[in-house]
Amino acid sequence: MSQKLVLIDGNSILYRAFFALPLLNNEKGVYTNAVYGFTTMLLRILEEEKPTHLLVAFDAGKTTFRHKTYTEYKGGRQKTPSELSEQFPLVKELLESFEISHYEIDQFEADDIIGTLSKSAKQDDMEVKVISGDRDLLQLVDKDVNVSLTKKGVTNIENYTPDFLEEKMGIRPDQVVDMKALMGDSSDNIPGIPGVGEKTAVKLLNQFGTLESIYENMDEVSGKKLKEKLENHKDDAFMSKELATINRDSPVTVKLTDVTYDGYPSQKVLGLFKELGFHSLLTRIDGGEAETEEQADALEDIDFTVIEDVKSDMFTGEDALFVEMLEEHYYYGTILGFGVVNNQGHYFIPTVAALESDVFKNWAENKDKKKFVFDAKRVTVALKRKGIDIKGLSFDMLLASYIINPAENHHDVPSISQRMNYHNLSYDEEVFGKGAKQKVPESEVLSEHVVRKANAIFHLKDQIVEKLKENDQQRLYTELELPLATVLGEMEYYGVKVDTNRLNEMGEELKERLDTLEQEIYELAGERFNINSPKQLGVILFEKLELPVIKKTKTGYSTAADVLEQLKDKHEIMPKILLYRQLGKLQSTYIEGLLKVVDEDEQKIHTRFNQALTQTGRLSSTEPNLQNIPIRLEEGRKIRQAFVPSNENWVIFAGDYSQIELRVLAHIAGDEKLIDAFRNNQDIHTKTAMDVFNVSEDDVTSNMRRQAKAVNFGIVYGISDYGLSQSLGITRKEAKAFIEAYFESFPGVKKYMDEIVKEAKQNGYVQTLMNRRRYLPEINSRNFNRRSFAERTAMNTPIQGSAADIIKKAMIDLAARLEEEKFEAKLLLQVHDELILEAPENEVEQLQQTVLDVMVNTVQLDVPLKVDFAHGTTWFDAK
DNA sequence: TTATGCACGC
DNA sequence: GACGTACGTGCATAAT
Repeated sequence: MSQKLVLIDGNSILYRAFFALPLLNNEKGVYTNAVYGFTTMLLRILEEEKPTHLLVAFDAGKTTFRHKTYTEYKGGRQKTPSELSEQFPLVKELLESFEISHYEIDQFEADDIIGTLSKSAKQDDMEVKVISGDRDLLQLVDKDVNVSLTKKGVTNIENYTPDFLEEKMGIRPDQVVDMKALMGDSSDNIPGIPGVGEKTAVKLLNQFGTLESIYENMDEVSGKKLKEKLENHKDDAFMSKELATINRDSPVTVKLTDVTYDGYPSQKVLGLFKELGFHSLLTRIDGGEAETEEQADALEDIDFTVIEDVKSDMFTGEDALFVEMLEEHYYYGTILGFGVVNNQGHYFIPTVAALESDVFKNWAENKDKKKFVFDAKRVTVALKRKGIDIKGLSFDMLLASYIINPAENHHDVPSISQRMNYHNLSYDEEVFGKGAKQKVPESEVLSEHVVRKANAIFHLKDQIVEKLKENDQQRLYTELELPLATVLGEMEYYGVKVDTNRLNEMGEELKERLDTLEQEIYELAGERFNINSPKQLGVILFEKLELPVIKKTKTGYSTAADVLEQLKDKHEIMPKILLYRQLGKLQSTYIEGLLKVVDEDEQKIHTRFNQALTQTGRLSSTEPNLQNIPIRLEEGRKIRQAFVPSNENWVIFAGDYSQIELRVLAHIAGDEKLIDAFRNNQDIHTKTAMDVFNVSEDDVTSNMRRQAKAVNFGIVYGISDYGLSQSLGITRKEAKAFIEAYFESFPGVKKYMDEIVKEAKQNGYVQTLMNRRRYLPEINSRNFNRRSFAERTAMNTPIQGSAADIIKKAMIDLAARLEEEKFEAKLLLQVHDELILEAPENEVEQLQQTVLDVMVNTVQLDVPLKVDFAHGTTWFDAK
């Protein structure tokens, strides 16, 4: 029987896997992406190659015998990221559970081990397969030794036979080292001959065969320049050849008989996979499938009581409560039931039994009875709808989970529990199904699931609070997010009054104008088409009308506004299309979109603020999004005329922070010039222009101010030089110069930016004023884009996030003051740096005092906070 | 149902 | 010099 030896280049594959896969970590927070990639590759090799002998070779240490030849060997290499180096012990553990040999020798590289063993295997008439990501190994290729290189990712591999290699590279396997001697290799810091690339090297080798032969026949080398280069770097070339040559006689002590392989112990491997969190790989192991299914079903039994008549002694005052709802929209949604768990028992209370019970209501409304819930705001609003004003919400699993890591995008009870290594419940998807198949299960299944969720909250609460303490985020949680949930809940429940007549009126007008435009566009295009389809529009503009193509998307021509803007003068149709787009957006999103969500009875809109979503700590708003109602263009701004007070003689009142992000920046960066500018109440964009362009205040042109404003915008939102160049319509180089001039003008800001990136690289996260965290796993990425993105995020998040913290605190303070001082005024909306309220006309003056006091004094920074006010009979008029 | 392009706000 | 560029939500289209 033929024997087959598979040799795996462990370092190479792990590196490949690490950079190819996103930086996953398992529930214990250990990074496993490289090990995961390695494992998928390994499983595939085992299935496809069925080796009789198997060994994984690793590099030993920092120095190798090659460093004696050339101390700079592999110089200039980035240090291995800690997220990767911590995975080496894991992969060795993995190999041990698979009972696969691994091996390394001091002073030698994995290549040399592989070279040596493949040589002895050949002598024993074995077939050899080498797996690596390193092209150097190709020198080993011959009729008995095939080398498979990873192409993209780790499981996608390409097998090199001598023929394939020749076809692909234009040289024979034994010329691979000569090739490298000529070309060099920047990743190993092998010099080669400067100016000789792949093309020249192949040409020379085809002509002369080997490096030696080139130098023996120098007369025949064509080209004076090339000859010169070869002569000047002869020593380098021969040294490079020596460095690139794999040592096939390394002092390998392991014998082929030591590396025989006849499979792995399934149970052991399965155990490790579970430990590592490789759930998707379980089915690829023999016996894995049955095991996991069994496991999935094997939730521990849970005894619970279905309550028909709520009694007060079932509550202890420290109860976990889970409210299950059918729809996501909890203002209109149906309550499916309540799960209650405390240290006395587990209960399911059917909706009717709870809502008709005074005992339940009394318990809910008693602030001294502590409730541990998931999504306090949802619970608040849903129960308010049923006439219950729940109090004493002392723990919210959703908010806590969001604070611990906002990057996690599954903040539901089962997912959070899984992450905390608590598995005694199913995923909602398993119970309710998904998509069109979604439905409420039979009542026993439902009630058990609801109780299990309450149970998970009850059991994990202390652990989660502990984690918050560990990260010094307890105040952020108890003093900011938790009380804010109540404030936001009241805002959502109260809603915003909408004048639907006004919306309909505007809709009529828009419809007429759109119809006219549509006809005109068809006329000019010479045919009817769907103007709303970027694909069809692209064909008309760039093929039929032959307008110049300025930008392409991955699917075709770009028809984005900035492109159309550039074509505005090229064809009569362009301004019409731009206007059609603008009006079409108003019609579909704002007129029709808003009308769809107005409550018929109240004529109010109840948006929902998502308090656990954004990576920076800002809120978001959905169904509808009331944080992006048009304001920039007059036409769109009129939509705001439809947002009106809910009582007669009331007004819409708005207070917005002026330049809050730049003020926060001045504070955290401690930049003296920026701080002075704000203390002196200077126009910050003019001030920036003065410093960046080095002119006096009187010489700042409106164009300079506009550019300075864009730079400030860039600083606040963390855009790149490319982003700035786009927004100003200048080259990237010019944009870069602007940014540099800015940093020169505000050295404190520059210093902050450098330090925060350094801090992020060290800690792996950045923080806001109130200790909100954002983890940046890609801050040390080798990929330029990913790294740059993480760096900009590091600079930007503390600014945006701190501003978010501040306005959140202001909202809590304001809600308290409005109540204390018995205002009738109500908070309606928050739009990142502004608060929208409605109030009786006669409260306006007093209200302005109070809102000013709260917003300006809610935190003390090294610069003053400034707030602007406006009010009017509609939101439009509050300007 | 899902992905893509586009546009609105801060 | 690569590469694709803040954070969100929602609409329409087109492919699945």
